[in-house]
Formats: sequence, C-alpha cells, structure tokens
Amino acid sequence: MHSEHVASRSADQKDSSRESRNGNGTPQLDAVSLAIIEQLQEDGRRPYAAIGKAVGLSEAAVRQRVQKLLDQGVMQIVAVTDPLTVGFRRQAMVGINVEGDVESIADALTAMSEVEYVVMTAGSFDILAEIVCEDDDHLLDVINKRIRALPSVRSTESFVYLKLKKQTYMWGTR
Amino acid sequence: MHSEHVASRSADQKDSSRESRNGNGTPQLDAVSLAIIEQLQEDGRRPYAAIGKAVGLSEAAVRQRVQKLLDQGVMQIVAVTDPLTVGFRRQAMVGINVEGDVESIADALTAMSEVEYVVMTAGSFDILAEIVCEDDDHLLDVINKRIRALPSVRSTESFVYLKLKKQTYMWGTR
DNA sequence: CCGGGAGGTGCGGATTTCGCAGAAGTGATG
DNA sequence: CATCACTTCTGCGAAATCCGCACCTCCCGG
Repeated sequence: MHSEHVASRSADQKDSSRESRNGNGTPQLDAVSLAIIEQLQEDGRRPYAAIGKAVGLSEAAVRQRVQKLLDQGVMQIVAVTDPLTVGFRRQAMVGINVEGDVESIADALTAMSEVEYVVMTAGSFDILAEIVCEDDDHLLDVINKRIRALPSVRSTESFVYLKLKKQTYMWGTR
Repeated sequence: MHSEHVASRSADQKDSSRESRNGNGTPQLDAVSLAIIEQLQEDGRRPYAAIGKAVGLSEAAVRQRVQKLLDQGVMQIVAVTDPLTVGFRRQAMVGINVEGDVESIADALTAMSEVEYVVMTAGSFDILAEIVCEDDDHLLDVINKRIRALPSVRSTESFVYLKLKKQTYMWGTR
C-alpha cells in the first residue's frame, strides 16, 4: 500500500504538485488539494485519515495541507444555515448606482451587518448587495434609511426574495 | 459544576427550550442551538467539548444537537472556497424575465452546474441567478446558448462581477 | 398515577488529532 | 557535482476527541 502510493504519486502527481503562485498572489492549487477540498465540501468534519485514504496521502500530510489552505484563506470550514430557520424572514438583492467612488460605497455596505454579500459589477448597476433581515420593517429601514442615506448613492432598485431555489457550495467540484 | 449548570438551565433556558415547529415545518431553534451554530460558524471543526463549555452543555448533548441540526437540514458544515483560487475567473449575476411558469425555469437553472444560486424575486426580474465560470467563453456559452435557449425566457440582463467585496456566512450571529 | 418521549449526563473504548523527528525531492549556489 | 536550504510527506506515540450506551430527569397526556 505504501509503495503503491509512492508509485502513483510519481506517476500522476509530479507535474501538478508544484505549489507556485500565479502572478497575482493567489496560491495555485494542485489536483490533490482540490480533491481534499472536495472531500471537505461533502463533510467539513470528515476525519483526516478518511480524506487521506480518498486522495492517496497520509493522515499527517492531509492535516498539513488543510491547515495551510485555511491559513492562506483559500478555504474556510464553517457551518452554513438556512436564513429562514434562523429567524431571518426577509431577504433582498439591491442594485445600486453610484456617482463618484464606487469602492468607498462598497466598503460602507460591507460594514453593515445586515449586508451579507457585496459585489461590484459591470452593467446597469455598479454594485449588487444582498440584504438579510428579520422582517419587512427591518428591510425597509436598511434600504431607505441606511443605504440611500449614503452620500453619492444615486439610485437603488430592490429585488425582494420570494423563494430561494438553489444555494450550493460546490466550487471546484466540476 | 454540575448543579450550577442545572440551576442556570432552569433559570434562563426553560422558556425557550421547547423545540416546536412554527406551523411551516421549519424547526424552531432555541437559544442554545443558536449558540452552537455560532460556535460552528467560527470554526466548523471545533470540538464538541469546547462548544459545550461555551454554551453550557455536556459534550454528548452538543453532539446530539449538532447531529440533529444536520439531519434536519437546519445547517451543514462545509468547506467554502474563493472561486478565483479554485480556477473560476468569471462570475456574473443574471436577471431573467419569464413568460409563463417561473418555477419551471428556476428548476431548469437549478439543474445547471454552473449556476450557483437561484432565487425567485419580486421586482423587475422574475429570477436572479449567479453563474460561476472558468472564463469568458464559458460564461458566454452558459448565458447565450443555455439560458436564453430555454423556452419562455423572455429576456436576460447580465452583471459581470468585477470585484467581490464581501461574502459572509454569519447568519444567526447578530 | 403511570407510561412514554425528548433531551441530558457520565463513562469507557475506539478513533482521531497533534507534534515531532526523520526521509525524500527540488532548486539554487559555489 | 556536492551541498545547503526549503518544502512536503511519512511514521510514530501521547493526548484529546468522538461515539455508543445505560441511566436519569422533566414534562405531558391518558
């Protein structure tokens, strides 16, 4: 089992195992790390030994790689919940148009705890922000009193969520 | 230590500890389960004993509750990654307008692996869908060949992501 | 008053995690 | 080509964690 592993490693991992950086600063992941991530996307608490068996690595090696991936910020292992069952009954996506510095407005949105998601986009909105609230009053308050109150927010358009159909965390599994 | 715990339980947990269902079918969470979820949102691999100490419960009790929350689908413990570092360089939100049955279109989108997120909304779009792709060609293919090709899709509008500013998983932590 | 169910506790034994020392591969340097 | 520095993997024990189980307590309905 051991020598077999060594053999397979030199055979199909050699070319992809150099962990370089692709110019940006984002770590380049090899096939084994991808496989580890896939395992942890199925079950974030899966034991290192089980992952090792699946990807062909020792328990200790998996542990080191996972720790490194966490340290580098490539992935995080967290509990994710359905907002509805945790008491947040109103959600909305808000499209925002800005005059002037888009990034500073994005930063202001990021600072709001009700704002779950902020992305700068190309298209008829400068920013899309997802809002998670307890009820309609709360949502109204956030959109009208806090977002529209920001200087240089030109206009907003809201899309209240009626039904969430899909929400996956399966990046890298294709 | 033991009697102290019992005392605190009867004092501040009695009223919120009944795990009923709120009419819908969504389980009603008490304060202790919320606290457990918060712990696991900070670190999905935190040991049960440490969680127990933080929320005032034994290791075994925490384990049972976590298992139940997972079984019920209230939460899942998973690895989440930054799409960019995993090789997906193009993302976009697509607003879609439909003539006829919105839900069947939403189901069709849900079936596509490149579609990460599907939500039915009130507002000037019937559906918002988030697309995660490897490159521009891939994105173009998904939007023009696959989404627009769906019957009864009246129109689409794309918002290509320029910069992701915030992405949290901190529901229930407020 | 007496089940019955839900949820907690404590306790061992099996597993897993953790830290560390040694081996092996790679690239740079003289 | 020898060697050094660096990274990553492996193989241990020891410590900590997970897991199943038996028993207890509380609460509610018959």
